[in-house]
Amino acid sequence: MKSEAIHQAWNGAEKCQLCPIRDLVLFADLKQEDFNLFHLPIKELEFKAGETIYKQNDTISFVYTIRSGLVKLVHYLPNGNYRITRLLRQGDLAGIEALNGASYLQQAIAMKNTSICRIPVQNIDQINSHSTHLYSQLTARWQKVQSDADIWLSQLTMGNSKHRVASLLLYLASNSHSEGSFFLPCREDIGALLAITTETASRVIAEFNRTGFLENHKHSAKINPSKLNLA
Amino acid sequence: MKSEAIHQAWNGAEKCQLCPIRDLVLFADLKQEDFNLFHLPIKELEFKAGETIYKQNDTISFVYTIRSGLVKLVHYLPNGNYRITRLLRQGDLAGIEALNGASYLQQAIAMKNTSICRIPVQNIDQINSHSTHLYSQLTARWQKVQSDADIWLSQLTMGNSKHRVASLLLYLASNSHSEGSFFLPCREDIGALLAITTETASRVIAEFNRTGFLENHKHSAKINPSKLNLA
DNA sequence: CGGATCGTTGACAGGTATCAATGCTGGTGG
DNA sequence: CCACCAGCATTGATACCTGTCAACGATCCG
Repeated sequence: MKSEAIHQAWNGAEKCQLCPIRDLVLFADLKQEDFNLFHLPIKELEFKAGETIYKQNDTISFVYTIRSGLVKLVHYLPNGNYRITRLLRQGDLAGIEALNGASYLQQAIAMKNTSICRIPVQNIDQINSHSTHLYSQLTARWQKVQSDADIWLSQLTMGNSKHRVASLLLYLASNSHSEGSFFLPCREDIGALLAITTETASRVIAEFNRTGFLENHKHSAKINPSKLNLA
Repeated sequence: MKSEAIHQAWNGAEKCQLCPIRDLVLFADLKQEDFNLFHLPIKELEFKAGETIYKQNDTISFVYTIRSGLVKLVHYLPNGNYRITRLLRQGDLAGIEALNGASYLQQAIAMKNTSICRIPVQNIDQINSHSTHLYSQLTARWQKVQSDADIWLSQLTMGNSKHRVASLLLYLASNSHSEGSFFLPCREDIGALLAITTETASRVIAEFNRTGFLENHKHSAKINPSKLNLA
């Protein structure tokens, strides 16, 4: 839990403008003079699988851009139960609720090795009080939150367990960059994503492996959509 | 479906500033000069129970503020299934995804008689290109979308049907203005909200009525939280 | 070599979907 | 005014699915 290595830190312009994924991230539309408004340093951090980026109800000071990797947002209930309410990938923004001063709604945990940029909220506020250049990017991200939530509710929480797991696998595969291969979460996480038990998740995954719909070694997986049979 | 009576139309300042629920709505922070930027008329519309405010994938031109009543956002899937993904009440904003030019993600349907203000997106854009006065209100509403989605996923889609229905009733009651009495949706809507069948919803509601946790006449309901027994 | 963690599988009880029938209510037209 | 109909709520019977409890194998690591 302590290895969140700091790669580097900077104040904006000199690094962000050269960012290889800049067109994917929050600062895509910023001008030179906007970067000069940054007073607090932006830090690039590395998290290993299982490490926590921030906790639910933590005091808020940062917004996080995912540079690479995979992050789960976990919502804990007072009774000890929990759900994974969202997955974040490259270009996604974590802790966006920091922008109106509320505390974090979920705990953010890296599911595999993950690289992020930690951006002080004050830098964002600084820009927003001077220009509207962040407006469309922020709006786009808020909308993605809504659209993801919509997909989640309408596809990942209804139907039987085979439907749900199949939907999740298709979702994971649809966003994979690398040759159709994607990261397969552990059975407990699949359960927390789909509101089913670990055992049921395991049974369905095992069956998908037998029918050939899914092939996986450890957490690296591929699917053959034509072999999907939900009968 | 044709009775969406138009109460009145205006261009901003003269009416919005006198709005009795102004502190609840999007324009809470606007100044006199902001209202003067409105070029297109804002209209106050009335919808009866069951009438559609907008449809999924409609071309987008408006954002809607709920003045009173109750609205469900329905997400239809290609296979004909559907889910209710959110409920909107007084002060909530419908069609907020219009703000970045996407099409509506869901269909909005009034669940009971509902009064709304229809605001052209261009008016919002006009303000946003000149000032940051809308920023915090918009952010607050986007965050409410996220926070609602979170509650939905973590409480309304897990556990057995009694848990889910009880959670929904507590949610509905928690936001009622009038003496603990609230609007009880029809069984089919309860099912679409909780991802259970109409029959199961009916069975649970009937049982809650027998145990005294719930009392309802038609769609007007009250609950006695102390009589909740999930055994 | 243990020990811990994770995935798999089995048995069984309980919960839910499904199909079906019946009552209830409000509205319509004769 | 009443008969009828359509839509909604309720209830029953049954098959299927999933949660629960439990055992066991595989893998990794100290």
